[in-house]
Amino acid sequence: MIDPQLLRDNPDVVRRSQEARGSSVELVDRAIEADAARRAAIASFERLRAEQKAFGKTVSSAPRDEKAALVAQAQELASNVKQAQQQATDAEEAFTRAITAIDNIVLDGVPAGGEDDYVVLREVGGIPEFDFEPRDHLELGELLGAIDMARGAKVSGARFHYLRGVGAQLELAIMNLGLQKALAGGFVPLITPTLVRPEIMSGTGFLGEHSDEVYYLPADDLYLTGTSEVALAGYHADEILDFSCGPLRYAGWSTCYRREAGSGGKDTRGIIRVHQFNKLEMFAYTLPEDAEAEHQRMLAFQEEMLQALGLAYRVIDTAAGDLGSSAARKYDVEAWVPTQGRYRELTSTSNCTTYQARRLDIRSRTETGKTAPVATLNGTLATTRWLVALLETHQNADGSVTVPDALRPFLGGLERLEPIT
RNA sequence: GGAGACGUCGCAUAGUCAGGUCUAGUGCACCACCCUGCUAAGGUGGAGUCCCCUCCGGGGGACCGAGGGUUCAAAUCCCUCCGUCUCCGCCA
Repeated sequence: MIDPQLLRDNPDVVRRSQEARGSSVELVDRAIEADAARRAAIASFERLRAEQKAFGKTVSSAPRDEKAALVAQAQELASNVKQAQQQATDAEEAFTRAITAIDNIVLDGVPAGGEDDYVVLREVGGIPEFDFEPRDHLELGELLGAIDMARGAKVSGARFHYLRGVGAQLELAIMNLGLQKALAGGFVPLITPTLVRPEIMSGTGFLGEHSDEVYYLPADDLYLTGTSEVALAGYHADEILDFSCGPLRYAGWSTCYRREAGSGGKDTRGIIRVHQFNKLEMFAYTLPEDAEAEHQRMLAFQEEMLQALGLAYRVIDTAAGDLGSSAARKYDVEAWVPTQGRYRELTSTSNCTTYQARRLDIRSRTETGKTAPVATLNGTLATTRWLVALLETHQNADGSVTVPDALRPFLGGLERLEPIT
């Protein structure tokens, strides 16, 4: 949710942001109207309520013979109050609907435009070249006995898979490397629930336009999360945070579930786009003024991880139209996937400024002792998808895969993954 | 799954049976000041969150786990839900 004060004082900023995203500008005016209506309704309810309270005192202290008459009078007042209260509640709800429909205010410097209008900030690492025909990650995975799509489909359907043998080990190794880096960076590890209540799901903004991406369990009214960001943001919901020891940083590990409803026939081969995968996610709560620095810090951790794994990558600054509704700016790190001849997203880090925190009612104390919404940020540190770039980049002609130095300690010193016979 | 107890403005508690000076009391912790030859004890005052209005002095409203209901009036009575605890049953 954006700052209602900003909507009132500086609606043009909100309009410009909506425009940059290609979102509805008209929503802004609708929200402003709803705000005015809400305030008027609240004022008239409170006036009547004050009157009723004063009158109630007269009734309770009145002599017995006058009481009946006073009560009759109070009855009429009560019905007016009830009506006014209903109007205030309705107006409040209408305003909340209107303002939550507005996306977060895009930060200055974010490229305008849609999905293809990103700006490449840098390309790092040499694109790998092979003197043989490289195999794709699934072929390698099958040779190594690491990935089993067929049995995944047999048991659970399309877009499900098994990681087995060195595949399973490799994923755990990547996660552990990420965790090690996160710990060094002051992140508290957190293994999170993956089933959450509706209010947490909507509070984090995942029940908006893309709600058909989300698995839902009607019998229990719970949602399966597509990222631990949901549980990490909900962790401090309704709390007033203490930043006297700096930002609060968490590294959340969880299995993630996505319906991939809109992805049609995209990435149907292998484990690039699957219904279930694992992810280590960074999450930070900071003061609003520290958010941009924290965002850069997260990006640096992500780049450090890709470098440690010897992957070629580029960093892009996502265009306004491609931002999630909560994000004010988003950087993606994309790794080179040899058999596709292009970069594919491995990580994403979003600065949600105070948008998410306002919805979830997460605040901190300012110097004057008042409360104010905090900023929240999230960023990927490792996922199952990384296996794709890792296997393809470090493959050898015989189908074996060289393990990057940084991962060896997590694989018992293993230097090479060998095809199984 | 069954039975029961409970949820009060940081923490701990009173208030709920018998609805109305509850404008929610008290203790601890906290802040300011006073007193005191110690960082102790004591005294006075302050202090929650959210929202609305404001001539920026202040004024008003909401919040007793959440949401409804009854009533002129609800922390208090009724219903639903959530959570915690105890006992029983069942089970990885």
